[in-house]
Amino acid sequence: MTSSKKAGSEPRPKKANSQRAGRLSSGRVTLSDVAKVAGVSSMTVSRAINRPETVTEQVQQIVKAAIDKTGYVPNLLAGGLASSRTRLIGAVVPTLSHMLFSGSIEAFNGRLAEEGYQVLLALSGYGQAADDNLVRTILSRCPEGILLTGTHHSKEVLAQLDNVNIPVIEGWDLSRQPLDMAVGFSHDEVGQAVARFLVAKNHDKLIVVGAQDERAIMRRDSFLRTLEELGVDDARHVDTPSPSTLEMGRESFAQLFEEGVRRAAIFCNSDWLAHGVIIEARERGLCVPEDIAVIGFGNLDFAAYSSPSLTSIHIDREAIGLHAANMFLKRLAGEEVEQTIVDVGFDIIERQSTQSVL
Amino acid sequence: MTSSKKAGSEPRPKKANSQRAGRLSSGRVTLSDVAKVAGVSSMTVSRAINRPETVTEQVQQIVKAAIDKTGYVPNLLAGGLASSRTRLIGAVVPTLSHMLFSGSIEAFNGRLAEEGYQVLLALSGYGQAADDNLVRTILSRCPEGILLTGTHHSKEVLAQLDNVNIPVIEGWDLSRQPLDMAVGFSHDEVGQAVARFLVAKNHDKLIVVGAQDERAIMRRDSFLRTLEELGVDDARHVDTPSPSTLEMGRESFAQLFEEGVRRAAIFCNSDWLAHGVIIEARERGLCVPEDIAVIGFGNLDFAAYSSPSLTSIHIDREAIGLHAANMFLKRLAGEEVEQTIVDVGFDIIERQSTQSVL
DNA sequence: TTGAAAGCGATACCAA
DNA sequence: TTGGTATCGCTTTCAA
Repeated sequence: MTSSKKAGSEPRPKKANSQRAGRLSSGRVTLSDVAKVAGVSSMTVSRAINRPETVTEQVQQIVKAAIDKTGYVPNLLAGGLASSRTRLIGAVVPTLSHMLFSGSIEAFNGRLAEEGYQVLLALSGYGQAADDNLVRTILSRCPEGILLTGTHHSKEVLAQLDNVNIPVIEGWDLSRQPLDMAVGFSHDEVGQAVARFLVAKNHDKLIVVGAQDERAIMRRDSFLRTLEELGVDDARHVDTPSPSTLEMGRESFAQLFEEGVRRAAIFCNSDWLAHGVIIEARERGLCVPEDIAVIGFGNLDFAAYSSPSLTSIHIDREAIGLHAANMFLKRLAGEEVEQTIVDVGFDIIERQSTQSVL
Repeated sequence: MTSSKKAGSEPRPKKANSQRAGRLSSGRVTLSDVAKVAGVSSMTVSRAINRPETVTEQVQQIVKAAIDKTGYVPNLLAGGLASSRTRLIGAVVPTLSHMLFSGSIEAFNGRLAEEGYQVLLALSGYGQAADDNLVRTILSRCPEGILLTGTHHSKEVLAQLDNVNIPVIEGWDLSRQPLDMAVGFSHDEVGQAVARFLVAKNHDKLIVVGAQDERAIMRRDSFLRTLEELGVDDARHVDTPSPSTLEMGRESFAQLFEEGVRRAAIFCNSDWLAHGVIIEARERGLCVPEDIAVIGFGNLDFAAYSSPSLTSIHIDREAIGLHAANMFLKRLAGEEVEQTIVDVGFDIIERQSTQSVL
């Protein structure tokens, strides 16, 4: 006990062993433990840690020594509670199994970590039902900002976000006016671009294959709509279950084949599906891309090498994470974010080679 | 206002503006706001939320209504601070860009989420220098458990872990006696198994290609050691920079080719490298697997389809995440964990087909 | 079953 | 520059 307060002359001040009354403290070394060792007040230790320039050089040394000696690890729960600066940023993504997300998140995390922030992740797994709870759960940790996937949110989520009043970024999707800030690309534009691309190539029959997730549907619909506008009226689509797998691609093409499809250009809403389609088409004795032209979507970079006959849509996933991080950082530093909507665009990468190298 | 409780006849309780004295509170709805609306004490609200069975049915209803009305989101910083139950589990992994990790983490997160826990991730990016700080940063959030990658930790990390006294799981690696619990597989055994496998196939020349990360090195060394034991003394290795890419695989084989290699069995310490080697070998006019046999490592499932001539090592990554989660849950529930070291093993998957389907 | 009081470990604010 | 004090929002403890 610090003897600084000998208040009261009673041999046993009744609150002397105040510890007993409460619970056992967690046992961890606390700020005041360090303070005791250093022989200063806990406020001074706090300052020495957070704003070293506000204390004497000498105090810095003493405190540093005390910290090393005690093995002190700050308790950010307490710090965050007291200061409302949690240095935590929440992020909700469907999955980590797609490079599009894991790549962005990794860049996002990296940039934020440089500035002392941590990312708290929640995986929504494509079902939008659970989204409300995920956001709730994230918000209950008092993040200073939150990154969401997509631009479609339930009323509950909107209300919750409104309540906490922190910066929000909607990522990977630019299809609607954002709540606050956004970084991504337009799925509509992807659909349009692919439609134009394929029409320009004079393909006979156009088909889109894809899963039922929100953004895949946007691409599909925009694709079909654009085709109609371009005068193609026999385009069709095949819907597959989520998540998209190579196996699903095979099945989809098998089905098309059974239905008599022998020549077509197929827009696959995921690279996995695309590979499945290619494999199945070849197994059925068709030539890719001569008979069946395939265009994929995503960032399965390996695709570029393994299947030169696949044209694919490439997204700069790192840019998404980096932009998002920087937008948060600017905002949290109190600066104006000059560009609140960042379109990272996409590229249609066409392989020239008609031969698989594998 | 629900008029259900007109309790108290005072028109204006005198402590109405008690707020003024302190700082501005965060503005968020708090437990006592809900309590006021519900006309009960905040303790009762707390109970209604955390242990509904301890309050009247009627109180439950009233509180629930008040929560909905106010849009209350609990503050887990405060809750965690008060109770030491943060419902947070930390995890340190090198990257999310490898399915081995992202797959495990996804399963880990999923299982823990079911039980109301959240995962706080830290990415170490293969450099072990930063590890100390990552662990510190995680621990500063007071997680109830922590999942680490590998079994090699700095003195500082060990000291920190020792201080906090929470369950620790070392994942993806079983090479040493764990600090506490472990789940993964033995990289040593992988190296041995591959060595035996290739020797049994009577390959002329054996080469291992791989990056310099800790576990890749373990596999490499164990591979070479085992070969020696089996009497193969002209095995060699090529080291590549991290992270392993397909491009690195190509370069590695190009180098080997320049050096005159025309027939060999190559153990690639990552599937990406393996694919690069295969591609380069074919570009150079060699046959895979007749001239150059390749065996990979990892979970690039796509490999199975795209390159039937690749034999690969498969890890059940989901099992790792699931086991880890369940071990934590058991432990946190106060139960005994009967098996503190879980070996999920690995499979050597050999492709029969000698023909690429692509 | 419910409520009042005392922390949890840190920071903001104001005095010294 | 340093220290004391009052919170931050919640839960534990204990009494009613």
